[in-house]
Amino acid sequence: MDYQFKDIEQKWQKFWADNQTFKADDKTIKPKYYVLDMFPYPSGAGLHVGHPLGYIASDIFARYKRLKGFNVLHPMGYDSFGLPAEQYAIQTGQHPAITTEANIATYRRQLDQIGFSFDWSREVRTSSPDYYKWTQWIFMQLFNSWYNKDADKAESIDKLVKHFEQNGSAGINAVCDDEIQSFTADQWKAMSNQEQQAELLKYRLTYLRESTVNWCPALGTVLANDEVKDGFSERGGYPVEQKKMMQWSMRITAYADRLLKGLDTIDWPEPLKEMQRNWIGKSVGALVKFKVPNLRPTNVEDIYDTEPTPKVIEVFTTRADTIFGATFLVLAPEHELVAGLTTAEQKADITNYIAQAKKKSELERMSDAKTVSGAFTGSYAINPVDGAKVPIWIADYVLAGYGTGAVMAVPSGDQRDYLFAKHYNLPIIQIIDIQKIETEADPTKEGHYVNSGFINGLTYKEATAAVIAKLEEVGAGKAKVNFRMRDAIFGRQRYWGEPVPVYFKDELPYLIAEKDLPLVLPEVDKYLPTEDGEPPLARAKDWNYNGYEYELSTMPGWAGSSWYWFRYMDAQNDDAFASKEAIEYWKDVDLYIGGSEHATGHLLYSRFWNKFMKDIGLVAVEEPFKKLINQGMIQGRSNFVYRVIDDEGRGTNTFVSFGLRKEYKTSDIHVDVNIVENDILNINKFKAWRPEFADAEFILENGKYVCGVEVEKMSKRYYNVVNPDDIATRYGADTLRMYEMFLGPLEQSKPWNTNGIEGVFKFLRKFWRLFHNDAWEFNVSANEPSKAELKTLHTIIRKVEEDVERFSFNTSVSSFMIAVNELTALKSNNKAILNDMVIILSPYAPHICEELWTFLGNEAGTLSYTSFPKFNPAYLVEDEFAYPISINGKTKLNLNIPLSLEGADVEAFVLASADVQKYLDGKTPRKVIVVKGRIVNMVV
RNA sequence: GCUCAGAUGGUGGAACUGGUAGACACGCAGGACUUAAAAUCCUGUUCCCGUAAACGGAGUGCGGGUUCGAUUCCCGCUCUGAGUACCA
Repeated sequence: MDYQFKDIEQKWQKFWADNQTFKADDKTIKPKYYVLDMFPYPSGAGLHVGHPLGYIASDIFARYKRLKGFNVLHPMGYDSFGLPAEQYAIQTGQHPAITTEANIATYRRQLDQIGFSFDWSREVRTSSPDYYKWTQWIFMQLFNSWYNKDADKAESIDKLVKHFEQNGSAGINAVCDDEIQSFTADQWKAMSNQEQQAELLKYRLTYLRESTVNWCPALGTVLANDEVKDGFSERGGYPVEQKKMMQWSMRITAYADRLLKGLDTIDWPEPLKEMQRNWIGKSVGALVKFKVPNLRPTNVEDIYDTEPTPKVIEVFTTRADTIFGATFLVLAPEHELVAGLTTAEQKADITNYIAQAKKKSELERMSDAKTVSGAFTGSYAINPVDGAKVPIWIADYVLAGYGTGAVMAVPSGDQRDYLFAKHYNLPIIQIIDIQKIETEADPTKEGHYVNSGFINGLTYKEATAAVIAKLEEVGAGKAKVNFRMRDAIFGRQRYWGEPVPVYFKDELPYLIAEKDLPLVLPEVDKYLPTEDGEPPLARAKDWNYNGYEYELSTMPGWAGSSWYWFRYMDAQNDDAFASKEAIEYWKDVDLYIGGSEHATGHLLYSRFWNKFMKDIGLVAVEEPFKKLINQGMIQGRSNFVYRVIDDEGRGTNTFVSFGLRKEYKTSDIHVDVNIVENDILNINKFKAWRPEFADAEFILENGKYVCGVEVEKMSKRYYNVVNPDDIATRYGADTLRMYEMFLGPLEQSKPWNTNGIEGVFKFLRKFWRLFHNDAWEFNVSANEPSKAELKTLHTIIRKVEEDVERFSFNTSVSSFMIAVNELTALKSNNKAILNDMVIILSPYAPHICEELWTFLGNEAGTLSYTSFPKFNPAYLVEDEFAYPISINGKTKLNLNIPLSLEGADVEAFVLASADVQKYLDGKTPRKVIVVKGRIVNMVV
């Protein structure tokens, strides 16, 4: 029979499901290998052709590893809490669980049809109470922990309480809030329970505090920094504003240094690591205290007089060595000391400026970056190293959220300070001998210091050390490491997320009892905030904890995805998020494939939770994902038709082919890519596409209508969405799998283009034909394989091994084509050869291979766990090589030379050749380079 | 602006440590089979010169360099894509 992919694929998909072929074993002597895909959010649109790219690659790898004798864990699940289902619920009143369930069913159908070897018995859904019970449980562990800087790890909060009881707050070195109290053991014991709890909250790894958040009014919720792009929400593109709110946060900053260091231990793409490094934003520098003498006139009636004059302004700098060039200080307009620093004369200026800065949105402020603006407070500070009096300004180029919200401005070395100094006529002092500061700041670290007191003549390294030593000596500063990363906001004022397992008593949060988990999402009448602006959960009737009010916000999208790889290890466990044995056996993810868009969100939070869970002894290793590959984005490839515009500028019903469009006035119209093949428009389908095109006329070239092409995002509105279902129906899953790999390197982004898919389909048919005679009857021979057949086989064995190990799946597909072309040319139908070919190809095209595997007399279902053929280099040994002979680096001819000959003999052989002499034209080569088995080059 | 990745035929791409550039596939052209079409098969296909072959010349974004030899290494530049952006 000819290759009937439809029957074959349905048959084997059913077989795998019925027999649980890919169920991973938890008890085995085989080495483990964990292959993970980033699980999808099940959206209403279903999978498009870009989604499976990574899944296919990981599936090939998983199947390959099984053949190599590994016990492979290759699971799939759904990140099923999320905004779209909730937005849909708000519009339609339909419970998001119902929408989500339906979407998951679609995803499952689509995934099944591609023939993935997932172990579905381990499926997880983050929105299922069985799952989020453990997300809540992990939240509780974070709540019950604090970060001990001395031990450099998280520890139980009980241990901290014990310390407070015995020693008070002395000797505690914690990552905590700024405004912690100092107390003795007796003072601690004298505190009320409420006071103690309030104090402990400042240490917990998940904690409640008033913070400035990204508030998105349109979505009615708070967003994390990585969910905001250019002042708009990443999902939906709604404006985002800054707002102060009481919020749950995660003390991820405690792990900043470990998150940074850990990057050196994992095999991830360099750009991804770089993004995380930038996001963490470590900078090594110094805190410097500038004293402010009380210079303010006391006899002026001024509201600012009610503010005490601040004694000290603290700044953060990475260039302590430039302190002698600091000619003014700049504070963020929001800085808390501004009011106290402002003199009566400057009050109007300052109030004006602050009002102006407040009005500016985040976006305006960014686009305004080039404009210099600021205001003088009227006060002065004293430079701690030389006693110089420097003016204190405010300006919005200094951010309240970074460092101390204040900088010492060194205009000679910093371009922003330079522009500011020029604009307001402030002094600019050269501090390094080779510094060039006529037209712009020069941030050089080369040269020797001048105009710099006790560091004159020193180099950068010496000067930095000397300045910090001096600052420490006079108590005016110290070395300090600063991070750009902020603690992560961990709450959303939304319905469709994990409830936070917390209730409130006397305005303080307490965990619910562990036995009461999961805290199930209650029913509500509407999915909107209440009239007085409380989150949707406030609508739940009789929803309380023994009469106490629950936390009303839910967890953010990244909560459930920050630990899900552990759940796959032991997905059905009711007693733990995963058993000790399962965690000990599976440990971590060996290969993780997914998009780079999760660089500073999911991937960072996952590493954070993993480290925390390691600290408190829940998991075995420090990093969750040993090796990570980013698959490229599949972009859309849009097609266009060109409508002719008449003299009055109106669109006609005539369409001109791409090549002739310049001869007319035209407007281009997106046309559905599914009615275009190889850029040729199917005219009948076009007429049927939309009623207004039913009578369309065409100006053709060579009898065809050629469409224009452009690469854009894959999106419904460009009519360029290609659905895997259509491809699978038309060509089958095996062709889809191989074609997605054939498209190019996995990591590279590329437009989806079905132009080459026929070639892959033809290849599978050719492969099928190797096993059949001209009448399509199964026909293989049991003869001894020939030397040529063995050479083809072993070439492909080696090639596939090398390619899979380096994730170069596109080149293997080409190599399979070459192998099949060679075997076809050899008229080979050798059973032994074909049996091995089936195994090698099976990770890529599993259905066709399963079918042929049984044809060859093997037991159904054994293919997935058989052994990958062993490569034998003996079959590739040649006794001759066609040396390229080149003259001055240009190849002139090929010459067959025995490989037994060594350098000098090869040279003699070449020079003896009449063909070579013809090229030499009687001349004697000056030099002959022979690289054995590679090339001969003659210099004439 | 900064950081990173990339640029190879008409198209997707290959060339793994400096050693025959363009594998494999698409497309295109020609041919076979067919009443015809589809399917299938065969041949050709980097560009220039040429009816064709032989021969010759150019050629991996651009300009230089190292080398017997460079898509590969070094220096400078252009363009494209991604990330990030007053981070002191």
